[in-house]
Amino acid sequence: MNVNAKLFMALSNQTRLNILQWLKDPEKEITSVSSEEVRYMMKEKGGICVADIAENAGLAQSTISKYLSDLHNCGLLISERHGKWTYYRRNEENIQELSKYIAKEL
Amino acid sequence: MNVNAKLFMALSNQTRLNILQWLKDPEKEITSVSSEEVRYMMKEKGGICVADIAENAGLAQSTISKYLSDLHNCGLLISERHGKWTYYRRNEENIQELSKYIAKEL
DNA sequence: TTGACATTTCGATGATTCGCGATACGATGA
DNA sequence: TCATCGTATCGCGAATCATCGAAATGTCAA
Repeated sequence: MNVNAKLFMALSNQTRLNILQWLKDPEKEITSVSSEEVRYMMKEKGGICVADIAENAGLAQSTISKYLSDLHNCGLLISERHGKWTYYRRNEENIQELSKYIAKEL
Repeated sequence: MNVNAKLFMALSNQTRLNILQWLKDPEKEITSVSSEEVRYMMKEKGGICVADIAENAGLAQSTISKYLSDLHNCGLLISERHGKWTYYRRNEENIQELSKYIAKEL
């Protein structure tokens, strides 16, 4: 992962921070769909889809699509497309790498 | 330290990231004054003064003063005033705290 | 091929940030 | 007290970001 100003920019918005938080425990935090559905998406599709995250955030779907794309571009999220849907989940490896970078290189 | 969007905003600018880097090894990185002077400032004054960092950055004094204030306000730098001068150094404790926050809470 | 649907991209507008020069503040020394 | 010097703050125009709705793209199913 490339740790740079752009990455920190992605983290400098409360909604994008919220998204990262929600995806830590989506079954609990994504309340716009049932936890069964959330569990299914996470296990079978590898993440939560854009519309559900947008619903949770209360912002326009196009805004959230952009945010998710930003978080994906800087390596903080992994995206997986299944048919019409794009599912996003955390990139735990890169988050740990970021932590180590800050401890040693920042 | 309070880890929030404002903190990441402070890190989302290349010059501010550079400043943090320079203050890791100022004797080597602050080239606008002699290394003797840098050593003296670090040891006796507890940091590097605004003008020298501005010189190093090649940006206006007012710009760098603001950047240093931002980095100080979010806990990444410590400032110490001696007479007319304000000296800034890294807040290593908070930087490690930030690293741990990212590893566990982000 | 067409229709429907999820997502992405585009264009617009208001808000925020960047970086500057000018100015105000605070400390020193004559 | 006053002049000077380092720093902090203010106000500005330019650039970037936030957010929306509309339009374009991609995918499935009929």
